[in-house]
Amino acid sequence: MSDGEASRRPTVYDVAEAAQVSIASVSFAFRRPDKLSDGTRQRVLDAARRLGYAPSAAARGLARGRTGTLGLHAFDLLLERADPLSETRPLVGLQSPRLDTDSVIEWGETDDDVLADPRAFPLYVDEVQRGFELECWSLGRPVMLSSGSSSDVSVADTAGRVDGLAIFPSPQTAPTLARYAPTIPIVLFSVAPADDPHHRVRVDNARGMSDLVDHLVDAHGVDDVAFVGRPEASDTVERFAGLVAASEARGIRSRLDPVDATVRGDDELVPQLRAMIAEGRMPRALVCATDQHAFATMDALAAEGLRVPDDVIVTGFDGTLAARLTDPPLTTVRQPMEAMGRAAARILAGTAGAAPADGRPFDVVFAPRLVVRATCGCR
Amino acid sequence: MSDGEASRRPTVYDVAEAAQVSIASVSFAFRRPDKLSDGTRQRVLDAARRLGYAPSAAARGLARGRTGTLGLHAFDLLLERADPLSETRPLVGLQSPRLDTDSVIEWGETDDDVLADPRAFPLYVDEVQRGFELECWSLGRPVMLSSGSSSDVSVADTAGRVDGLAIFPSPQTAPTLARYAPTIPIVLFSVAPADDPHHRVRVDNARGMSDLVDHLVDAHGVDDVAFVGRPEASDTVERFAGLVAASEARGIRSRLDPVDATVRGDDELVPQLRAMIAEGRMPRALVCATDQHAFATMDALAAEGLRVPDDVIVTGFDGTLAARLTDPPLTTVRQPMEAMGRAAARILAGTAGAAPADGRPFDVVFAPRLVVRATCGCR
DNA sequence: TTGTAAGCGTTATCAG
DNA sequence: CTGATAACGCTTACAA
Repeated sequence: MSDGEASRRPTVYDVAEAAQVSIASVSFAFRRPDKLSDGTRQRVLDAARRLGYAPSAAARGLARGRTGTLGLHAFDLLLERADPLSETRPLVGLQSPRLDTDSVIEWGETDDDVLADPRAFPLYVDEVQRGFELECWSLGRPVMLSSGSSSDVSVADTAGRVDGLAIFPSPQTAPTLARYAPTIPIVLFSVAPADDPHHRVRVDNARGMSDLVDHLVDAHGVDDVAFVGRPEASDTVERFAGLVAASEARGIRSRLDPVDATVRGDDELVPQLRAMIAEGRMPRALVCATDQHAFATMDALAAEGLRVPDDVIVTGFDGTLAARLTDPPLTTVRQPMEAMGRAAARILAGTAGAAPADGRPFDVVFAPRLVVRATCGCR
Repeated sequence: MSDGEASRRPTVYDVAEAAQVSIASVSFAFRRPDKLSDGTRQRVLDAARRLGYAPSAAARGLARGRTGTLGLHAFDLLLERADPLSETRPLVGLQSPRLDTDSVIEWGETDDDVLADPRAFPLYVDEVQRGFELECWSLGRPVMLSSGSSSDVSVADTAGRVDGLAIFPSPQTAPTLARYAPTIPIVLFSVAPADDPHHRVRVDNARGMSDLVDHLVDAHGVDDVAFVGRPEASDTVERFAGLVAASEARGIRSRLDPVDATVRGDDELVPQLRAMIAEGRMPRALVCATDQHAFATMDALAAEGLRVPDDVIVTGFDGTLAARLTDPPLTTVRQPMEAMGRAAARILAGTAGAAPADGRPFDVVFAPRLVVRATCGCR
């Protein structure tokens, strides 16, 4: 416990010396207890405990060639969340109260009031991440979380730390990833199939849109819809296409030009909606690409004095927790996020069963589910 | 890309050979770009890119003596959450839909309906964890997440993988931890101060209880309270003591025997409450140890036909998201969870400023905040 | 500016 | 059953 002495992490050598055995025996005591006599094993274990020995994962990883951990990497997305206010309201160091003091840190120094916004957490990715974590833990594997911008350095870093990597991709992700394909197994969330070696876990967006349109038409007599969101990520593209296809199938009108509401910079949303109102182009229903888009849309509509659902119907996609908390509560299409996260973990851990035909990657598709609340006009 | 060939992860040696340089140059190309001529560096980087080279974190960790990652470990708690239904309703393999098929996985196979319960996620720990993650990412450090039972093997394992470890302790954690103290810095969440070398991040429970009691007395004329929860974790102990002290200070009656509702097995709660009703011992307010306890209490009260807040006032502690979703919404005391997670990360990363006097560990205490909703009788 | 070589702490293969 | 000893892939003096 004295200062200069104990600071170095004890190694097999230290334990071996303390227990009067070879380093091999120390290793065996932990990894192959059966190959050691009871006495020796006990001696080693005691010494280890006494010294506070924790095997170095780095060394083990090196020797074994595998780290034992599974990784989850998120591009952009999470980083943006890390600073949800950067554009809206710059934080003047609020998020970093001084810690090197003896006094209690007052509430006002913590930002909690702004940061605890349910629209910011938990998001779609958070619920998927949770499923991933839970599955990993039940498999006894630690999880490595990382996040980074589109620059690939952080993925490479993470790729070097794990035995398999699940990824929430950004639209530009593909090229970066191709590189690590042969190296470790990779699971992509919510990316349309393509001719690459990555596994996929995704949701049937077309079906979700179809179910949604059916409800709008059958229950509310909707005959005119518009899509809110920019079709750039493959998820969003599929949803837009799905809406158009479903509208066509039901013989209702749908706009071919989506209302382009980027979630982050939704400042353009109000002008766009205002123009639609002025020009009499406002449809009966605004079908949003994600719940986040729906929140922004509802805010914008409120700013224009339009009531939901009386004047305009609004729907979301994802089924996040925050969708239950809007006023009125949001009708949306929910993805089975925890199950998706678990699926990714099982694929990477090799507990997902036999891979599909002839070594092709997994492409696991989940059915989404329509969650009817109040913004469509129900109740 | 051919199968047998590319499966091994490329190493410095492979890159060195491909780029016609020494392994040292490969390393320098990434770590000390300035020490290399532009030409060589470019050649190395190209080769690395071509081969899909990702430096092995294990090897780097070994060579450098630090892994660069920060860890977060949860005892019990999270494992229990991993299987929230194990006692209530055994899952017959539902949580593991077959993945090795070509067909879409239907909703009914995913468990989502039960697993998406906001009372199960996000919990207190999840919000703290998120703060930890966000801070780590903004510091450019990956996060290692692990979970385990009280058996110490998993902590030891995690301790060997990280440069610093934050821990949600279980009541029996202390002895296990003492061992790793000299090895890596450790932050304990929500643990009362003691004479050990660990850092602490916690909330001022006494103040939270005091604020709560003040409100109950001043706004609702409450003169009689009881505590629901088992005072075993130091957090709960402090809250119970805080309630008793605050009641005394305000001159109101408080029971010295807490209603013992374990969150997991809350089956005893109904009988206990029933007995209190029968014997006329039901107080005006039930002050619960955590939000989770409050949920269980509200359920139990409803089962007995008692109305909240008219017949009994109920309050929680933590301020989780789920507390906004009860009917009526729960009055509770919120902890600044994200800020707490961030604080832990900064302490471990060494960006928390100078440690307190003479090398003693950090003991960061946050002020909680009373969140008044409807279960206390407001509105 | 580039190359050589010595660790880093395990695991695993052989001998004894 | 136990002990030497050679990898494992990288970083980093130190040489060239």
